[in-house]
Amino acid sequence: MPELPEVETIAIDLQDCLVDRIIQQVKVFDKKIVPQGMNVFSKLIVGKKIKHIGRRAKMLFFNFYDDSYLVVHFKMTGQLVYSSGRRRFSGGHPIVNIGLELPNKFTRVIIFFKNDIRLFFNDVRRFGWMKILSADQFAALSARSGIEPLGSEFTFGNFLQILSHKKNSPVKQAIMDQKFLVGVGNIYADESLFAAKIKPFRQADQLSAEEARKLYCSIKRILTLAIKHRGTSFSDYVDAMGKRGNFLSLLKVYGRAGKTCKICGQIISKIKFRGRGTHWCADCQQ
DNA sequence: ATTTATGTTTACAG
DNA sequence: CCTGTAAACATAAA
Repeated sequence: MPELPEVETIAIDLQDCLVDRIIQQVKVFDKKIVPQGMNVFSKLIVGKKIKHIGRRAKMLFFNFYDDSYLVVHFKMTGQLVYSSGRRRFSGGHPIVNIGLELPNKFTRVIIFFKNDIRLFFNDVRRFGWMKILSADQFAALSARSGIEPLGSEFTFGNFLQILSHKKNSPVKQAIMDQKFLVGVGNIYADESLFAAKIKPFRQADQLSAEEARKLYCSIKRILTLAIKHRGTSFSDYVDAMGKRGNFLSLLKVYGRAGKTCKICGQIISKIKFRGRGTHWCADCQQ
């Protein structure tokens, strides 16, 4: 679930709380999450002062004043919980029943700040990771990633180029390929294709110009709307400020197999396609 | 080069 | 008990 809108949301929230704060201490409970090793990681992170928190692709990054970076990838089940006294909020994967008990069995890393402010990285399946990168390493990582769909680089011309690069793939695979376009995962791929009224299985280079244009606009519109609603992962969580993101209720096809299409009443279809659940309306999508 | 399946890992539903 | 499924991505093989 942590796709672009979810990572963007937690980046915005953390930026408000943690900018100009200094990391006092770090505890790593699971070495797998920190591939650089606990000692190196700890040495590189402790004492760093946060200049800016942002997102690149589906990765969250903390840019420190010395220009190094903490980069966090949530993968499938990663979650960050900010905790300051009684105030808590989370981002990334929603883990129900964790409630107020922290740390818990899924807590892999804790980052400590002054005034009892802590950041818990929880991850059920342990695919996520945290790394400290130099400015150069971060730039290289960014260069290896595709175009940001909400950035100025994402022009219609560039989108057509992506479709032609991926010409023998189904269009769903084309828009999910992180080497070309970042941030779109399984949920927002299905939702964008529904919004554009295009079947996920269509060959990428077989879309008409009009269809490509519709898909291009739909991707941007859906992601922007999801950010506005603070992503899909937050339905179970209300933070201390009462903010409660809930894009879940706006999903039109994802997770709605067997239910009726909100547009035409047809039953929403679902099959496993290229290893992942794919949802669509057989009437609305051509 | 692109495209596809597989491995990573754990919890949960049925 | 078992089987299938889940939000991501690197990697290998075709």
